Amino acid sequence: MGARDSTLGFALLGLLHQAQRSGYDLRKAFTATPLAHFRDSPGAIYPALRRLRRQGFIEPLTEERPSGRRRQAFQLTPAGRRAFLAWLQAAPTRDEVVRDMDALVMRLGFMSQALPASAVLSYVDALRAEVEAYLVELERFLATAGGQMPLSARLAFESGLEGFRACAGWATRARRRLREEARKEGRRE
Amino acid sequence: MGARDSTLGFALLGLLHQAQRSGYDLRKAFTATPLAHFRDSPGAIYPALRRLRRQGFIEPLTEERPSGRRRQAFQLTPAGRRAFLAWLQAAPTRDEVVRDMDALVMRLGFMSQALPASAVLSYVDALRAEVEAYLVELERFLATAGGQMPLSARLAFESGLEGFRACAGWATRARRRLREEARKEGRRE
DNA sequence: CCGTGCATGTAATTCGTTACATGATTCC
DNA sequence: GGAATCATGTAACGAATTACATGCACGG
Repeated sequence: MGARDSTLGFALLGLLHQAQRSGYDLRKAFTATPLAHFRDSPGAIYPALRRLRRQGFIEPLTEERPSGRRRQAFQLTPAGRRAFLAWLQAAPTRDEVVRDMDALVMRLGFMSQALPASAVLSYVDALRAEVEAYLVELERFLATAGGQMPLSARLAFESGLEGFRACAGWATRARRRLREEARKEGRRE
Repeated sequence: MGARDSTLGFALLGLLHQAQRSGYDLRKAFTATPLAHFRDSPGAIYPALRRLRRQGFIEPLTEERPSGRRRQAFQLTPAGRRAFLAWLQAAPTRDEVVRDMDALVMRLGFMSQALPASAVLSYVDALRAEVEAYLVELERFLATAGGQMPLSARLAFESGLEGFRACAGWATRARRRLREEARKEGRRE
């Protein structure tokens, strides 16, 4: 349990890792950032919070608010922090590269708030390796089957290819920046 | 009704538009092509086929198979063909660009099998326009909020940016090829 | 006659979406 | 006192996933 949480669940853990927040705060956070394409619907967030609470990953923060307005804030429990860290540290798999790249990118997004640059670096590296391996497979497919594909199908396929190529290029550049950052961090300690 | 079909439903319509197929055939089609990242699970496909049938978009093809093996093939009804074409011809929206690019690409993939290159061209053009508009928004966000973002968050954001940039570049190249193809088609008639 | 592949499905569970419901509070 | 916004939820529904269930047929 915990490993099979929904992406939304981990996104909530990530945000609550930064600071205690209420359901309403979390909704606003999703609306404000263009990155995570979650709906800010209460019908998703409140049930997800209840699930996390049932799993023992978050706990309500009994707040005394002298001035009226009802508000239920949550914070991570130690178990929640552990689950979040385990999720962050999991190596990206081929399967995730193929059908859940968004979640991989989101994971990266939360990473420096909890792990050192060296860990981020190895994550990006692993991601790049998986992407490049998949690229090889895609290119092989195009070489064998590309000839018979109708034009728009080939274009669609190529758009996917280009996306993964861009990802590989980005990862290479990101790696350089992270290596530098990791060096700085190393010196600081 | 029909507009709110799941992506899987349209994928099935697209495959059945090419030829009559059974559920098993459709599953194999998903396993064989790396593009569409659908699971080939029977638990998704058979219920989806039933839904399409209930909507009147497909109909079973009573096949007399002299040699034993049970097999239920389906073909599109006129209503199904209409729904498929309507889906293909819908202009890509901002919302789809943000949170359902995969479906947009899949739509393109099916396009030449049913529409002339000129229609594909205007679709790709509309897609490019939406993507570029969204890029502007993303760049503005990075310019204002990028400074305070932790490193990995900025990297994650940039990976998204690069993906959309790659898409815009791809669309520009695709457009050239489609224009040429449309000219050829125009001459042929 | 036994395993592999063909071929179709169901059940339990989980999750997200839309739409609706509710009420308090702050600002004008 | 009325509108906007804070703030939390529920209900109905659609859809996907995993895992299970079933049975035939063909090759060796």
